[in-house]
Amino acid sequence: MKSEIEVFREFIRNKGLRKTPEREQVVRAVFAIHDHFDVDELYVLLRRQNERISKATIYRTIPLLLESGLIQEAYFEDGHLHYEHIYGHEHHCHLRCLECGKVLEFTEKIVKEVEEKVGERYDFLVTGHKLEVYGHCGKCKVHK
Amino acid sequence: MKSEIEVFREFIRNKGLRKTPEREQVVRAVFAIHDHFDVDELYVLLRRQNERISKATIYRTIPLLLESGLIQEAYFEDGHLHYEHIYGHEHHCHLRCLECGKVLEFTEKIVKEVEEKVGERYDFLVTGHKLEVYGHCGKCKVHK
DNA sequence: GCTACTATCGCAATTCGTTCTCAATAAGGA
DNA sequence: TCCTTATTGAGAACGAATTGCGATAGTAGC
Repeated sequence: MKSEIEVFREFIRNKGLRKTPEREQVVRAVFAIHDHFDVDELYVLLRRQNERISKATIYRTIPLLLESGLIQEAYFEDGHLHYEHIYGHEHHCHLRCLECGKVLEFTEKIVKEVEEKVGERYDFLVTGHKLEVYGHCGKCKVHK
Repeated sequence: MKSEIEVFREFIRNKGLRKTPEREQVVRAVFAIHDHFDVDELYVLLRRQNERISKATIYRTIPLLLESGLIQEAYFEDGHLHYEHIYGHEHHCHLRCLECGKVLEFTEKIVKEVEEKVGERYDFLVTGHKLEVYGHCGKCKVHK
């Protein structure tokens, strides 16, 4: 299996874009975080590593990572989007606690069937889905 | 079944808040739009009806509508959140075309089962879910 | 119904995430 | 190595959402 940086380089080349150290730094940071992340977290992480990268560059790189299939939008919260890297990971859904904000991941293959059924029903070529189940986690539901 | 405005008044009363014409105008506008909407659409709609209401008031009313269960966030797009009224409507999921942006609604009861399974597995008191399936609609997939 | 208290309003200013502008830089083909 | 031009950093600009504040108006108590 190709590494994420190889996938990214191939994507960049195929699009006729340029291979730059800044873009690759972002890719590495994205795959160094094994959790959901946002632009600011990437920025802080890169700055801590003494990389001299601007936020504008990170914002400009995000769409490339999305298009290349390395990351996806996870959810919108606190006024901005949160992402997660997906390359090399099994597809999963999110389970969110509405009280403490905790987000767990789970996998459920039935959803794949829903995709197929719905795609057929509405004549869609389905490429994916995003499922978020929410409620109150074990700890939080006690206080109710 | 209570009307949405009755549900809202009850909610307002129970919270010890005040019943104001501005808030009720927003509730009426929200249920006059039978589609997804955003704050600006509400504002334009109300202005067209010669209601003198400020955007700040709409923004301040949205959390009340969310908390009372009359509306929910539908999705984040074009730099801002889109909502939909849910009171009196069967729960549904969204099917989005990644090319033309069209959003269809569909219902699928299997998802209810996923909720239950996952809730049990992770000790969550599940209250709902949000499922978005995406891909290319009939019209758009032709050109590929 | 009148009064007093204060929640809510409109407006403007502010905050904050994201995009844009533009001059300087550097990638990569000739 | 040179040349073209994509990409960068820094800060200005933009737009959504929030907040501060003086004015307004619900509503509880008399």
